[in-house]
Amino acid sequence: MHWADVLAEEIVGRDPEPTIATGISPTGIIHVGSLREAITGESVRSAVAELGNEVRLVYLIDDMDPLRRRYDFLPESFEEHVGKPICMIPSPDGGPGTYAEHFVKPFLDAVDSLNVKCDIVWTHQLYAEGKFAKAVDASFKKRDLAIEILREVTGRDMDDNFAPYNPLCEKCQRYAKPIFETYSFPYVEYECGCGHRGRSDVEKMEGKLVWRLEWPAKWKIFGVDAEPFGKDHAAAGGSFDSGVRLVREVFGGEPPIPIPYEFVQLKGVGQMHKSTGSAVTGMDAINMTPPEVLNYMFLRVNPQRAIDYDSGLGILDMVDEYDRMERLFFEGEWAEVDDASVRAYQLAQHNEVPKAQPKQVPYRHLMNVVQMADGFDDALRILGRTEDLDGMTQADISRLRARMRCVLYWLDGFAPENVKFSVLSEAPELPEDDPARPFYASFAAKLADAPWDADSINGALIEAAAETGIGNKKGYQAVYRVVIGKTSGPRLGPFLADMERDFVVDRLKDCS
RNA sequence: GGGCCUGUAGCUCAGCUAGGUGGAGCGCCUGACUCUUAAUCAGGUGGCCAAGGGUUCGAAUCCCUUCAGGCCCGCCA
Repeated sequence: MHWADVLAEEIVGRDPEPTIATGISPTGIIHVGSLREAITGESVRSAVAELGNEVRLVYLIDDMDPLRRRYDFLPESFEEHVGKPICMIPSPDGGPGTYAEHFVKPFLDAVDSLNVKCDIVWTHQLYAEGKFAKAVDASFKKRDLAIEILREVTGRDMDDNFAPYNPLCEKCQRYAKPIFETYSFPYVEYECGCGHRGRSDVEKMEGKLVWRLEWPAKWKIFGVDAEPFGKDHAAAGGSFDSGVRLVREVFGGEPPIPIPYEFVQLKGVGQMHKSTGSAVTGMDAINMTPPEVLNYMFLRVNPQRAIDYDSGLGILDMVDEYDRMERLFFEGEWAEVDDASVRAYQLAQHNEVPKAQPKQVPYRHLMNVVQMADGFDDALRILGRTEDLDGMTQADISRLRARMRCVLYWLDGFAPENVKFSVLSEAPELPEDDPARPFYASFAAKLADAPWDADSINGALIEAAAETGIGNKKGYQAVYRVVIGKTSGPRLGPFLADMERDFVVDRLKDCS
């Protein structure tokens, strides 16, 4: 059984109408680990839904988190914003949105393109609506207990002045220290490092629980039954451990079923990306991996297994594997060893598998066609020469379009050189006495009236190579040389068949 | 120092919960297709299941130890 189904049963056993939560802290540039979290949550959601249960996936955006420091990618002017909540800082690109909106945007786009079905909740709104008020109240009233729990769980020396809640200074917009004696629900006075003294209302967006308490407070607020999180939180004495006790003893709730997941390692197997100059980023992974395949990649292995994202040729294998599972699924028969992977295929579309098998174009073929074509329509035209494209649905076309975009992005920044080529717009200049000239002439003549298919083209080449004594190997190389300027390339017969006959014949004649 | 996870074919991974002659894909090799490297098909090669010990009639699977790798243990989310 697939792990998502195992979890789904466990979750439903606990609550027939469960809530699954997950979240992100958009303080910086998105990474694929965050995506794994979203996809893991979504897969469990859809597995629960398939059992026939009502289920909700809540996606929390922690935009009340303060900007911890000025990261390297931020302008120096952002020094002044350090310490402020990221929902109150302007976007670094000068746009209209906030800092948090700026960094979460690509992520929400990705979540959207991956078709994750979740309720997006901005943490600052929860504060603004007073949703945290009870938890803040409990934190103040049971502060000693909270400190004791943190002391026991983390083994740290806890300051008796530990503040579970930090008011937001109305003057400088940074988090300040509360003055405990002044607390009287819903108000607490504070003294800020900037010298300002004021009063904040815990029912408004005027302060924030610290992470270790905010997390369990959310479990209580939403009645969270299960939550995926990175294994950093899962360490002994980590925030999950302390959260378990805090939610029970301070907030009077129950912790969720934990779904710890391993991190994703990005290995730039191919060349480094031009624009970033460094290894693969999360956005790169999203841009070069078809969304359904990215889903599949996370779902095919257990969450606790680390994933090495292979941005080289491995990505082609991953797409091929996905397509193979798709075929198996529609054939309705597969080996036991593929059980989990076929199920992962279904979950990768959130259990909304198309009724009929989508049109598949082999990804490696697509890779070649994209390099020959000038845009999507042209690529379709080329594909149409060798593939039967009749009966393509709207969904088929948009999938093809998305995949081509991914291939292009991959070719542009990550593909190994030996799979890249471009068709030369003009014939290269060859020496007068180039030994291949007679071969080009012979091959051109044969192609002029041969049937235009891969086999015939190839046959013509063999004949021409034999007649002119150049030999097969050199014959092939000679053709690659004048078409793409390399000595190797895609399988030649099918490759030339994808092109216009006149173009090929003219090119060969030009070189003869 | 403490914790969690991982270690099965060259590579990516199933199989372990409920022990019963080790699997898949890719790669590789061979063959077919008048033919090739990168879209086809068929067949084949391939592993002391990290190491050692224990339990058992029987262990990849359960227990213990060791080794290797990854990650985490900051009022940081």
